[in-house]
Amino acid sequence: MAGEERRMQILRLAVSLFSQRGFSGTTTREIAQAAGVSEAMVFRHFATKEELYNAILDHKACGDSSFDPFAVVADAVQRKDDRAVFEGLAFSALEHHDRDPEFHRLLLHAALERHELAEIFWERNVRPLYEFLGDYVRTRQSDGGMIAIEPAVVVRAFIGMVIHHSLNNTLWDPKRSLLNISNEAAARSFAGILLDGINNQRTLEQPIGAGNPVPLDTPETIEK
Amino acid sequence: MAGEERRMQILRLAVSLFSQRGFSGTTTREIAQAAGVSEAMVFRHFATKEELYNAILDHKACGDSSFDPFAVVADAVQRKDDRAVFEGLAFSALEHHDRDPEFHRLLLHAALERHELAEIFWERNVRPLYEFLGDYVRTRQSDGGMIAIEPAVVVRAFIGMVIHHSLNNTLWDPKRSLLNISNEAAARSFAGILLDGINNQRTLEQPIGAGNPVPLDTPETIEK
DNA sequence: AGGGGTGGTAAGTAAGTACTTACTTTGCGC
DNA sequence: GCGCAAAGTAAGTACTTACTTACCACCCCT
Repeated sequence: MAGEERRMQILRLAVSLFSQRGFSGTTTREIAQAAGVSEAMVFRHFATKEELYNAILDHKACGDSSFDPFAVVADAVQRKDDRAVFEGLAFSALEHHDRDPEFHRLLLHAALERHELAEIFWERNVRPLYEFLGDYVRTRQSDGGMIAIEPAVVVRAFIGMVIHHSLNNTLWDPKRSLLNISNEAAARSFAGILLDGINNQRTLEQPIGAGNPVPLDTPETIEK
Repeated sequence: MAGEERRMQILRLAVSLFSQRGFSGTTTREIAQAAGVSEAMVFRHFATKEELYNAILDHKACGDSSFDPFAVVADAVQRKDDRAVFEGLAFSALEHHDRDPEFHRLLLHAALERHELAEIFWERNVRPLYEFLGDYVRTRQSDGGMIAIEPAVVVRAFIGMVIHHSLNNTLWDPKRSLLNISNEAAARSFAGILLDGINNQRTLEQPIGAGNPVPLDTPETIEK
C-alpha cells in the first residue's frame, strides 16, 4: 500500500477508536491492529500518539467536510424568512451529524480532556455562529418581527434543542427509544417551538400556518 | 484517620480526578497522592479501580443529593400553571448543576466510555422525566391549552435548552464569554420561549404577561 | 545486474500500570 | 504497661504502554 494511502487508512481507523474510547483509552497497539500493520508503521506516519490525535481533530474540525451553516441559510436570511432560517439551520446540522456520528463523540472527548483543539473548534465554529444568529435576531427585533429578548439567549435555546437532540441520538439513546423522529420533522418542530411556542393562544380562525407541528401519535414515535 | 472517614475522602478526591480526566485517564497513584496516602490504602477501601468508579457513579447517580424534579413542580402541575412547571423545572435543574459541576462531566465520561451506569442513570432519571413531562403536555393538550405536537418533541426541546446551557457553562464556555445570565433569568427565558416563542405576533394591547423576557443589553451579558 | 528508496516488521526498551505482600505504626480498652 | 486490631506503608509483581532499533523484501531506475 502506498504511503499516503496507508496514512489515511490509519487516520480513519484511529478516528473510530478515539471517538469510542477517548485518547487515553485507546492504545497505539489497537490502532495498528485495526489497520492490520505493526505499531512501527503507525509511528512512521505519526511521530507520537499526540500528533496522530492532533491530526485527527485538525482534519475533523477544520477539514473540508465541515459544513458551512452561513451558506446554507444565506438567502433565507436575506429574505428575512425566520422559519426557513432556523429550520434550514437545524436540518442541515442534524443531517451533518448523522453523516458523521463519530465527530460529536470525538469533540466531547476532546472537550472533557481539555484538549486545546476543542477550544479552537469552539472559537472557530461556535462563536461565529452565535454572532451570526445573534445579529439576525437583533435585526428582526428592530424590524418588529421578534420580541425583545436577549439574542444570545435565543441562540443558546435554539442550538440547545438541536445539539441536544443529536447528542441523544448518538450518545444516550441510539435506539431512539424515547423519541424516533426524522431530521426533517425535528427541524420543523424545533423551529416551530422557537418561533411560536407551544401555548395555544390563537383562535381557530388564526392557525399557526407554515410551521405545522408534527401530528400526535405519529408512527415515528416508538414507545418501547 | 478513621476508616469510613478516609473512605469518603478518597471517594471525594476520586470524583474530582475522574470527572477531570475520565476513567482510563486517571491513575490509582494520582488518587492516592491526592488523598495523601499510599496506593495500598486505596486498594484497602476499594478492591479494584473499577469498584471505586462504580462506587462514585452509584453515589452520584443514586445518592441522596440527587434532586427530585417531580416534587419541585408537583403543585404547579396540579394548578396546571405551565409557566411555573417549566420555569421551576429549569431553574432547579440549573441550580442543581451549579451546585455540583463535577457531576455533568462524570456522567458524560461514563456515557462516552459506554459504562453501564450511564445507562442505569438514563433509565432511572431521564426516562421517568420524559414520561412525567410528556404526560403533562398531553394533559394540557387535551385541555386545549397547548397546540397539537408530539409531546416527546416538546420535552426534548425543553430539556435540550436547559442541559445544553449547563453543558456550556461547565464544559465549553466556563468563562461565560458567549452568554452570562443568572439561572433565574435563563429559566424564565427558556420557559418563555417554549411556551410563547419569539415571534412577535401579538398586539401591544396584549403583552406577553408573566413570562416577561430578559430586556435587551442586560448587564449580565458580557461581550468579551 | 545492482543500488537505493520505500513499505514493512520482529524484537526490543524504559517507564508506567493496577494491584499485592510483608511489614510497621498508632490508638485504645483493660 | 500490654495486647491487639485497625491504619498505614515500602517495596515489590506481572503486565502494558508509547516509542525505537535493526533489519528484511520488494520494485523502480538507469
